[in-house]
Amino acid sequence: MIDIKYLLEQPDKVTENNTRRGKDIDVSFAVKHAKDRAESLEQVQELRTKANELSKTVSTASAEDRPAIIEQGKQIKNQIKDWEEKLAQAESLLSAELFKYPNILRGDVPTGTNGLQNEQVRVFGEPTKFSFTPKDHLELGEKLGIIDVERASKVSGARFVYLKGDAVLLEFALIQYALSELLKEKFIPVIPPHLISIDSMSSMGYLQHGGEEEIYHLKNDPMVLIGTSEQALGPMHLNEVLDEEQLPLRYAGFSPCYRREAGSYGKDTRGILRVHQFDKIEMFSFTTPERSDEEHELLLSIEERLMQGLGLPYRVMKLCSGDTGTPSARTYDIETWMPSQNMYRETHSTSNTTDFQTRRLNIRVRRKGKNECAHALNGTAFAIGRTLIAILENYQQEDGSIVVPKVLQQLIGKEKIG
RNA sequence: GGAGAGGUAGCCAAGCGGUUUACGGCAACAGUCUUGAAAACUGUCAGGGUUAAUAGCCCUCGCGAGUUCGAAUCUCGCCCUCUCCGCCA
Repeated sequence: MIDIKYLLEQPDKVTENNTRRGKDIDVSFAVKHAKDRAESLEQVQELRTKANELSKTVSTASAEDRPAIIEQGKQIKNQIKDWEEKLAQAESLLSAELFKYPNILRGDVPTGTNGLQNEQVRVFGEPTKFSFTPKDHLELGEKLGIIDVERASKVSGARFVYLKGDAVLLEFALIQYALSELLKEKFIPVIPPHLISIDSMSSMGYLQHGGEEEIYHLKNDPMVLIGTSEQALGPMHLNEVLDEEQLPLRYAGFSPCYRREAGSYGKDTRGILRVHQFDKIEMFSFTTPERSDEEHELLLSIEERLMQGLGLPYRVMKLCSGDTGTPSARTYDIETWMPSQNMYRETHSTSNTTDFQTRRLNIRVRRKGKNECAHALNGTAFAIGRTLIAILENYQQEDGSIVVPKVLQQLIGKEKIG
């Protein structure tokens, strides 16, 4: 949620921001509701002052005066009730209106309407060249007996997978590799709950903006399955005031990610690029407002370091205004070369959500004058499934075997799979 | 799942319809004293809102409704924690 004060002070800036994101929102509604709210609030407060003063006189008043005072108190009470109703109404209208507002973009985010206008920041390596016709990850994985989607569809349905044998060893090696790098940067490893309350999910803003469809709900409990560990890491510090000295506070969350993938029928149906469940190591940071951009660059640099360590070719994209997600003020994606598709595909994403999530979560930084909202950032360390695809396809040999990236060789105890 | 106890500020803890602006203690911070430290003493010591304001005023005693002129205190609902029983890795 954006700052109401900012909206009232700079309505034009907010409109401009919405327009850049392709959202046509008339700010005058929110401004009006905000003003109504302020007026009702003032009335309620004044009446309460009166009521408080009056009720103090009751106990010392004489027996004759008392009934009149009590009668007067009753009247004020009714007036308060009326104004409180108006206040509640203005507040609910205002917050419903503000839910539509995306985060305020950082100044350096390029303007654009869709992914085609994303800005290429840099490229690492070159698309892998083969002296033979490369196979895709599914064909490779099935032949090696490490990816089984056929049986998974029998057991669970489409978009599920059994990872077996060396694929599992690869996953654990990737986790180990990522954690060892993240520990150097003072990340605290966390295994969060995979089920969180609907309230928590809502507080992270994932149930708004049509996000509801993407999430698995439970039938008998008011809980949902997380789509990323970020959803469980954010609410960890709900309603807390963080000391400035403990910032940046960095978590490395490891969890499965459950996604319904509604609306993506017929898209990326082959293999394990888009599945309902995959494991991921996610970076999540809380910082002071003035340090969040620096932190964002750090998260990106860690992602790149991890990929460079694996020797996979990738490019870094800065998403344009129209492609940046609602809670984000700036997002970088890392797209990794996928030989079977002859193109770069998203494997990592890192966002500075500034105070958009922390405002609703009420997570603040203790400051001398006034405490203010902390900033929150997230970034992918490894989405295991897609990283496996990239390794299998880029490191495949003509005979269908896979050379293991150097940094993982010792961790899985072999130089070659198959 | 069954039975009981309890949630008050960073922590402990009193209050159980109206001088409570939430007693008191610990911790923390600042100061006095001291060569320095400890001790002692003095002061500061929850958030949020409103505001030019660190002035006033309003709200918050787990959360939400209600009763009352007035609720931490009474009523109802919900959440959470602890103990015992059952089940269980």
